[in-house]
Amino acid sequence: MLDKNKVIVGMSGGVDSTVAAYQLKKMGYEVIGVNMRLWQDDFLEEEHFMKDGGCCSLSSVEDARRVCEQIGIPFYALDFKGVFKETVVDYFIDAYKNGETPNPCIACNKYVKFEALLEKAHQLGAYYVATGHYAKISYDENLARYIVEKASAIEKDQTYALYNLTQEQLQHILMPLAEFTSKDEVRQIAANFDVQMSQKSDSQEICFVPDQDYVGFLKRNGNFKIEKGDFFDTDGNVLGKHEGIVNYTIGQRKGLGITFGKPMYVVDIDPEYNRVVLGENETVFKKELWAKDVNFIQMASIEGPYRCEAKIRYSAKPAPCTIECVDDLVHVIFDEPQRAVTPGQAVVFYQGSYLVGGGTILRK
RNA sequence: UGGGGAUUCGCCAAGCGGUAAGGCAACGGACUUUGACUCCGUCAUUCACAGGUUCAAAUCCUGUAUCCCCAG
Repeated sequence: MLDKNKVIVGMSGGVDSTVAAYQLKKMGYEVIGVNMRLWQDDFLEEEHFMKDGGCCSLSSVEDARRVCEQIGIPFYALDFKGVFKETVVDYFIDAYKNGETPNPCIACNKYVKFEALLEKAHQLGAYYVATGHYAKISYDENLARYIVEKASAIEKDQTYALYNLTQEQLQHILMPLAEFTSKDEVRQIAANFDVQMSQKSDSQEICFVPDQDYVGFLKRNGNFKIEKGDFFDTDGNVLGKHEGIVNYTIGQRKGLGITFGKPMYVVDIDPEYNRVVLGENETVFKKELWAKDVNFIQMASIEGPYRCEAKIRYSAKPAPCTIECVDDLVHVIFDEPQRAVTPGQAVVFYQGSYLVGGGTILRK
């Protein structure tokens, strides 16, 4: 029998998850803090892993332990390295191997935070798992579904990385930061009981690649050869040599190591022939895309053409579009061409502030 | 080894006697819970080299070196 008053909070040791735990405790929940051990890279200095962060931070166990003590809740450090490697790291490596650009945060949310950790919560008798994500989850009586809405702190909104969650998962998730209107407000609360923590900076890198060098990470952990190949223009002419497709993502300009007198961008990555196609800015816009592994939040599925907005990357403005399911894929046609539609990244659908669903962008 | 033309930042390129534009790249920073994009900033005391003429030369003159084209 799960206790609806009991909640497991995933705590990175950062500001957000700390305040999330604090708020829940204040609301009267029985709160247990859990720090997930996700990854260990002997190659990197420990200090790299000491930084704070949002949902993805590995941060330090010690910070998490300390604040739990201050808040007055039990704390456990649990090992999730196995599931993290299988569902996040391996996926991350495979995506690059296939010429795609992965979004590990989305995979981590789906499989680790809201699956593995949720299971653990249930084992401990807790009905809920909570995180420091910025998003609103609620139950809609009319739809008879759990729905997700953008956070009040709109500039920190993380719904983009949550489109993948199932009804079953949403039913058991609490996100106490939903109603805060800014990160500053969250920091203020943290400052009440831990000033040092409240000033930690936001994380912005891939949590298991804190030195930013994801190519180095792939070399150490990837188990495949990164082979040099040719740059092509959009007409099929060879322009020069590239350092291996994993070094590039659609829309990229910097680091091509080649100059044309005009800015040039990556337009396409062809893993089969190990090619990277370059073009001018105008060539990197696309009006439509196909996505797989589609999940809908607001409804079980959609029938026929459906008008909504879509984001093709975390920090994009939602763009008006028409979507339609075809078999198990979704076809997205934008009103205006979008820049750098990137295979492997998520396309996420919205109706105003509500999260409709999303999927993984395909190459063709 | 006859004739003609070139040689300015890693790349392209302005300048044509008055005290080195710009673009690309690179680097640094801002932004960013993925990868990117974007934005801001920094980037030739020096113009292939050596002399000379001028108050003053990358700009004119004389050699030297290298490259390209046309002739052999």
